[in-house]
Amino acid sequence: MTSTPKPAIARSTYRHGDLRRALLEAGIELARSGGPAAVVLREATRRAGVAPNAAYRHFASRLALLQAVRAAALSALAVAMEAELAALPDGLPPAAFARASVRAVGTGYLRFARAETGLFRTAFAASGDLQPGAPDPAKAGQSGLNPFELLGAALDRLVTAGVMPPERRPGAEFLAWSAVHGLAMLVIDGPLASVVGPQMELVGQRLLDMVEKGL
Amino acid sequence: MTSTPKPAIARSTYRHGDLRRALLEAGIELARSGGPAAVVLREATRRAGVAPNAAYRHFASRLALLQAVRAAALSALAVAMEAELAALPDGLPPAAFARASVRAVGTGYLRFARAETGLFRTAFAASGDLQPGAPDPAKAGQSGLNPFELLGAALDRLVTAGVMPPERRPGAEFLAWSAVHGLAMLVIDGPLASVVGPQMELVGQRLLDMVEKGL
DNA sequence: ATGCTTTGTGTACACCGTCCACAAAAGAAT
DNA sequence: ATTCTTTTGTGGACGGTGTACACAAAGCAT
Repeated sequence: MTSTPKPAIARSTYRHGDLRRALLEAGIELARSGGPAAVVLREATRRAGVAPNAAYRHFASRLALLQAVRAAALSALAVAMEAELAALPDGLPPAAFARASVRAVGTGYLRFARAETGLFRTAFAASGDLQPGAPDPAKAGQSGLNPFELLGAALDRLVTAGVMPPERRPGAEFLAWSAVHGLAMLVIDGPLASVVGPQMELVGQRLLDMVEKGL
Repeated sequence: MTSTPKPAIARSTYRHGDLRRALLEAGIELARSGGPAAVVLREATRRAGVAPNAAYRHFASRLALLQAVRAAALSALAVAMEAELAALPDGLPPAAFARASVRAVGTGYLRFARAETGLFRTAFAASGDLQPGAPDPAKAGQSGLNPFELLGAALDRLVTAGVMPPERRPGAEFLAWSAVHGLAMLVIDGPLASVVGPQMELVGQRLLDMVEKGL
């Protein structure tokens, strides 16, 4: 797997010009095809055509780069969820629309996990922050909402549409998220890969049924 | 964090005597306090008081050691679940007992995840096998069942007690497992650590409510 | 032109997994 | 008992990693 030397067009200027972005993009590429462990400082600098230590002018450590990649992965996930939401048919009655929104969010999550396994694994590799602190646009999609917030918005719609009693709303995102996240993890690099993998779409929908009914 | 040199009582004999076990136990200890990434071949040999390469007489690679540690972690998880099952009150009516069994399995899972975070993370670190192939006693608890099988047995009880219609049974473990596993992952090293962590027990029970209702 | 600040380079260190050749011990065969 | 064979541990080496430190090159402000 050491096949792509990626000479990274030799630069003539001493300054790179946009090293930070170059490193980040190399990192994203590495994460995409190898998960969090594959985002390696030296390889990123190699791809950027720069000495290993140059990275330290832009990221305090490998971990800092990883975090930046994580933010990008989260953002990509948000975009995938938004795409699923945007594909919803127009003119649904509020209750049906609310329910469909929650499903769309979950479906987007699961599809992203399968389509972009490396990025997904990276997004949720240890030492996480997402909910707390500033909303941080680096983690958000086009709507400016991060995945967690997108789910929250969908659940809010459930309440305003009268589908979910308001007293159940607080904390509901933890439950829904857990279910979907768990399936994604187990299928992605867990024990269920071979068992559920092929029928992912079906099991996913059944899981969402469970969430909808049990929430 | 290079604090515990662990001189590992100098051995007088040339042969170690039980290196494989020693390495495995060192590996488990490392995993317990540091997750999968912390199980490092050289450190394990150091703790066993042996040269790094000695490990290769017992494990083909670091990954092989990791897999053995994983099996042990899975087994420990199974034991935790069995303990929760054993604590169930006696003489419950079948339906209630079946329901309580499923809850006990889930609760054991969640408690283990919180109490033995490192082992839990290790148990479910990439490249997984569990369901397929031979039952493999290395991954089982005292009952001889691995975590997945324990859940399956509990769900079976749900069916025989008439609580769950038989046609819903196939694949139900995937749904239940996903929910519980997702919560565990998100709380352990995911974004929900600080938010849900403190109220884990409560959120966990609520999650199990959802599963029970939605299954 | 001068100096200051930023950014990239070079060298070096410790640590890792793993390969190879070798040594020591234990067991089997004589 | 002696020899042979197999197992198990040792020593040294290689390439990989993250990162610290000193230095050089370029840009910018004075």
